[in-house]
Formats: sequence, C-alpha cells, structure tokens
Amino acid sequence: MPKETFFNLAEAKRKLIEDVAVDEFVTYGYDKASINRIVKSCNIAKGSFYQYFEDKKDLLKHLLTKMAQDKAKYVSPHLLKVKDADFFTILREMYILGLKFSADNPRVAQMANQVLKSKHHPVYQEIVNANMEAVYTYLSNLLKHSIAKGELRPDIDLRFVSYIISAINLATVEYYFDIVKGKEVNMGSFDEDIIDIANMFVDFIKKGIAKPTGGNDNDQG
Amino acid sequence: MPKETFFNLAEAKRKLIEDVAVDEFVTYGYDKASINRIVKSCNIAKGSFYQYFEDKKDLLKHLLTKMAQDKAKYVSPHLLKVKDADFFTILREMYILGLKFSADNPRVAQMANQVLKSKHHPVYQEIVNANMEAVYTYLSNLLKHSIAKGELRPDIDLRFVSYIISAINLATVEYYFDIVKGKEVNMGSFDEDIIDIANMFVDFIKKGIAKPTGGNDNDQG
DNA sequence: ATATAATATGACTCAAAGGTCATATGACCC
DNA sequence: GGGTCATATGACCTTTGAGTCATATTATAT
Repeated sequence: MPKETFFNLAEAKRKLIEDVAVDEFVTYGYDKASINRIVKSCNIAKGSFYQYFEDKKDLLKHLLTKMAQDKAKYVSPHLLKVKDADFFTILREMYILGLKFSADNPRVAQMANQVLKSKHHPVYQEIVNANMEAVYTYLSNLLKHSIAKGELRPDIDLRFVSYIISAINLATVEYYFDIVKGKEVNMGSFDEDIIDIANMFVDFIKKGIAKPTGGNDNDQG
Repeated sequence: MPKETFFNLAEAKRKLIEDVAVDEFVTYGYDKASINRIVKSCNIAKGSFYQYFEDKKDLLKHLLTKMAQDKAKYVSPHLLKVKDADFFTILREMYILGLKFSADNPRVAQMANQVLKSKHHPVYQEIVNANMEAVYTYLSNLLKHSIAKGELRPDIDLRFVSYIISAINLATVEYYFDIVKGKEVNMGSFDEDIIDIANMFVDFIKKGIAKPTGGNDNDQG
C-alpha cells in the first residue's frame, strides 16, 4: 500500500506518477524498470518517491490494484445485464468488455498481461494467485449452472475448462494487440474489431473447428 | 553463438555449465539470472565464462537453440509416422510429443516457456519471432489441407486458428506442470497423464464445449 | 627442452541500481 | 514572529551486476 502522503498529493501529480510508472513497467518490464528513471521523468526527487511508496513492488501493486478496481467498476454493471443469458452470451460479453477496457487503457492492460503471464514475477503470487482462485470459482459455478440448463456438454472437466477459458481470455487481449492493432492502423471502428474478435473466440470455444458430422448447428451468437 | 573454446571443452564440463545455467534461468528469470552465481556454481572463473560466451544473451540463445534441436530430433520421426492421418490425430500426436519432451526435460521446457510468454524478453525477437513465422506457415498449410479433405469447418480464419492452436500448445505444457505435476506426486504413469491431457485439449479444439444440437458426434480420438 | 598456442584465472573497472537521511522548504495556526 | 507539521530534496551509501585484462597455467609440437 502506498503511504498516506501519496494520496494527499494533488490529483495531477498523482496521476503523472502513475502514468509514468505504467509506461516504465510496460517499456522495460518489472526487473529492468528503474525508480531513478521514473523520478527523473516526473521531475520529483528520489527521496520523494520513497515518501509515497515502500518500494518498487509497492508501486506496481498499487497500479494493478487500481486497474482491477477501474475494470471492475466498468465491467460489473454491463455484466449484470446479461447475467441470466445463456453461457456463450455471457462469455461473449465478458470478452467484449475485457477487450474494450484494454482498448481504452492499452498500457495498463499490457502491463497487467505481463504480470499475468510470468509466474516468476515478484508480485505474481500475491496478486495473481490470490485472484485466480476467485476467477476459477466463478467460472466453475457458471459452468455447472450452464450444464444444468443443458447448454454445455455434461462431460467436460470443470477445472480444465476454467483453466482454458482463462488462458484464452488472456489470448484474446494478446491477439487484439498483436494482430489487429499491430497491422493496419485505421481499419473499421474499434468496436467492430472487438466484436469480431470476441465472436471468433466464443465461436471457437463453443463449436471447436471440426466440421459438424451430420448435425445442424444453429448459431445464436 | 558460443565461442569455439566452449565446444572444445570436455563433455562433462560443458554439460555442467549448461545444466547450471538452465537452473539459474529457471529459478531467477533472465534479468535476475547472475553470471557470478553461475560461475560460482560451476567452480569456474568469471573470465573463463567470457572465453566461452559473448554474454548472458549468448548463453541463453545457445541453450534454447540446443533445446530446439533436441526436440526436433525427438519429435520429427514420430510426427512423420502420422503425417497422412487426419488433422486431429496429427494435432494430438503433436501435443503428446510436446508434453513427453517437456516431461523428460522439465527445466529446459519451463525455461523455454518463460521466453515464449514474455515479449519483453531480450531474446524474444531473435528467437521466438524468427521461428513463429515457420510455425504459423506450417499450421496454416495443415489447416488448408485438412479443410480441403473436409475434416474442418471451411469458414475458420486460418490466421486466428493458427494463433490459438499455438497459444493452446503453450497452455497444455503449463497445465501439465501446474495441475498434474503440481498436485499429486505419483498418480498413474506419466504417459497416461499426458495422453489424458492431450485428449482433453484436442477434444476441446475439435468440438468445443457446447452441447451438440441434435447431430450425433462420432468420436474418433 | 623449448617454443607456441590454447585455456584458465580472479582482481579490477565502471555503471547503475535500490534505498537512506539530514536538511530545506513551505503551509498553517497561534 | 515563532512554532509545528507535512512534504520535498539530492547527495550519499551499499550492493551487485556485467564485462575486462594482465598474468598464470597447461597442452602440443618440434
């Protein structure tokens, strides 16, 4: 937790530090991120930084916590609206919201993705593992519920599918930044791209890629 | 490339250095991996290390290149045997072989996975990006071929599916180390576990998780 | 035995990091 | 003005890292 001093700072200054820090982490990764560079960029003294934060880890943890809060605040109300829909509609909404948030906060999102992907990261245990449990529980319950409603194959392994849906969740964001944002700069509107990607992923999770063997598939996506 | 001196070394000494280095990278990650610690562990002088390698990056690149060669040597002949089988049989064989190799070389495999997952890694560009192109090309051709044979839905996006199959390939290894190796120490034989995992992943990619809507599904896995 | 080439060595340099601390500044109240 | 508190400062300390180099050792050849 940052020290009280940090929260007493003028909003502009606080935001400057946060923005610069995110940039630093995104550009150099955690280990190579330098407090010296950050304070220079912010035009604050080294000592001041340590009035605000315990250390580098404290800084990163603050940024991630803040992001989690912002994301939750953005996602929750939208997700509530579809909470009674079928599984794939909910999943699709989750992907769309996640992608939209990433598009609106690209650097923070990429920073978080880095942490999410490297188990060696000094904050992985404290931040990721702690939340992962909640995610798996949420997904498992959702899956169970949807199986009961007859929307999913009853023979799936809950733990496995939870795992893979989380992994694919990460991959969607990656795919968005790598392929869509990476190549052409101005294609369609962002929202269209995002919806296309979400549809592709959900469609994949839903039906796989094998040619249907006789049965008709009614697409409700 | 390591210097000639390194390859002139006695096999045992060379292997010791490689093993210690892999351990170091796996334990601390690239940035925090220390040449000082490595040479101490090997009981060689700092200067000797720099007779063998240009620098830390050179060392890691050597280890990854060697792994790639070992893996290729192990995988290729097995993969040849199923080259005319249907898509999912080939994919399944790919997963099984990859998992077996990882099980036999766990530390090297985990080291490689780390690199694969972090785009900030100093060797990502040179190593991963270079090979990625080949992987995508291979998968795209395989997909095209299989679509022509009527095994896959013709409406899939080749780029997207190549991407996701690569991502899932990574996830299988993760899943293996996290869940299977992580929990119980001695369950069934390794091979059984591996085959189970490969089946789950291929089944997922093949059929997705939605309950089939009327059509019967003939499982040939 | 001597000369030449290959290899081994670890003290050393230089740079950069994280983190501390005594001091300075400024805001606010009496 | 005088006193108190929160905040700001940057020189400084310690540690650690990567990488160098003059020198010592060993092996090979003649």
